Amino acid sequence: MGKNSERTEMNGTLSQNDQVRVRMAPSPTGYLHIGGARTALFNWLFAKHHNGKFILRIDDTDTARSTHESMHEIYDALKWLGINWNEQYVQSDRKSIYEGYVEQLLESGNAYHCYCTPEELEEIRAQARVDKQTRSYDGRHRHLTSEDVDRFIAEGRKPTVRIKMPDTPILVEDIVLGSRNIDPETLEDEVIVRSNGMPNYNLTSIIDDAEMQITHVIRGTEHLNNTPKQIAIANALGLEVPQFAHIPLVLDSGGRKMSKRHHGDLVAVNRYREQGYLPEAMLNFVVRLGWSYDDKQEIFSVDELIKKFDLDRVGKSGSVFDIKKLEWLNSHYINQLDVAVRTDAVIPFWQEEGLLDSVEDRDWLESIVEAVGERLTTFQDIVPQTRYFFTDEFEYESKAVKKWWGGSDEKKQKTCEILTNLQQILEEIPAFDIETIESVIWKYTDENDIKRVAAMQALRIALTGTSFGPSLFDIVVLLGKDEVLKRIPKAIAHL
RNA sequence: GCCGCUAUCGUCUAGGGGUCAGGACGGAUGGUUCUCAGCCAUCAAACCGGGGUUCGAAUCCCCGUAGCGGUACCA
Repeated sequence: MGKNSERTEMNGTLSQNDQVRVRMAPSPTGYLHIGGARTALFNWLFAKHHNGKFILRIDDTDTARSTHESMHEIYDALKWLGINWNEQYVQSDRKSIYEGYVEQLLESGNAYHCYCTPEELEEIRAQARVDKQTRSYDGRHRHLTSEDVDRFIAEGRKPTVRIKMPDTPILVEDIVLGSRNIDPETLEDEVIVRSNGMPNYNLTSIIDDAEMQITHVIRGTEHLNNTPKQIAIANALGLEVPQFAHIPLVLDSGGRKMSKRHHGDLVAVNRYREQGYLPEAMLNFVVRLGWSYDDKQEIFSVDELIKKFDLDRVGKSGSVFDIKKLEWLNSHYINQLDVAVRTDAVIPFWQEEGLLDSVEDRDWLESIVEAVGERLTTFQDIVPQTRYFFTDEFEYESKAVKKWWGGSDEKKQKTCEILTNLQQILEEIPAFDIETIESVIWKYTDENDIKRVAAMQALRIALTGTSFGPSLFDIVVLLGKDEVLKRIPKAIAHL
């Protein structure tokens, strides 16, 4: 009802026995980025929701920029996210298929060879701009005489193939954006085959969509302008046109499209994996960029998403990538994990940092993770949070020192006294467990009229170098008596 | 320049002729506490502008404005 009636109607044209087939068609020119992950997710969820198929198609017609390596990076990233595919194609394997269609287009007169050089084209573009024209290429090689052709060939020019754009309006129906007629005057004869013989995106994409019986093309709005061109090609070929759904862009905090080019690592899905983000968090975060369910739910499991996701609740405007929200979701999902799983996840980060080489003392490690509790935003956070458990080679944070150890000589004196007393108390303690330590320390502070926080923070800095972290009693026990009795004098000496 | 798309708190969004315009992230304040985080409570914060239509407009219609996307022998 209301706002989305148009869409649901169009969605309703899908008949019961038509199986949904969607695809994600990345070009392997780098890692999978956030926008790509969202496109993949929307497609995948749509397929799952409608019990259809999700197809991965590698659009590598740009041979100069495509790499095998990045193809595998994309596979890895999708697998990590848990987005699996039913079928897989690589366009470079399908060149002969496209050639057949090009032949057909040429024969039917819907396409023609264009011998313009890049320099000429450049000129045409510049001129069109000063003339305030919509189109730049004017179809000048639509009707070449054989003498013209011979001359160009003699000059050594290699032709491209261009599609003849129709002179009637093209109806573009979009499930998200609605329908509109595109004025043919705004369309120009696109290059569909390069002069090196490689077919172009607009050609291969729509051919494969038809060949693979794609029912819905769900992709970013940066492709909106390509849609009428692709429809024109499909029409010329008599191919069936899929339904389109253009989803809004993922933007940076300045409101610009997120891209590898401008944002580098920040948009790489793999980077988030490396930093200790959970795929569940990533999925949950990314799905809410442009899609919402109602006014109350923020946390969605994958199963819920499959159940609830549909195109009718996809918005039309771009969404800003807000890392704070991702962090919130990530800590939420980390906290759902039990200690053993969290420990497994965190061990590689300790190892990578050189803090840990063997995991013999598994119980101790789990106790550390337990003590850290809900303080992890990412698994990587384990390192700054727990470094001091593994080494006494840490700095005493200057800010903490200033605040809790003493900006003045007098305060230093006091801190020194407290630490000396604590050292003695802990040395003589009957049992080294949380309860005993707590009671002994509280007894000391209360009887000597020392603020608990002052004594605790002094000790905390002595043992960890920082003023924040897990319960100090946990830390003391986990460090062990020997280590604690070694670190206090060291701190006193530093004072 | 040209073509196109979009417009609700800082951000993600709900709502879509009558609502105190709701929620979440982030922010602020207070409480709990040995610190931090967490948790609890409280608070600030939005309908791009101008005209219509209407008893009534964030919502419908015009007109602006702004932002973004595309403008390749990239995808």
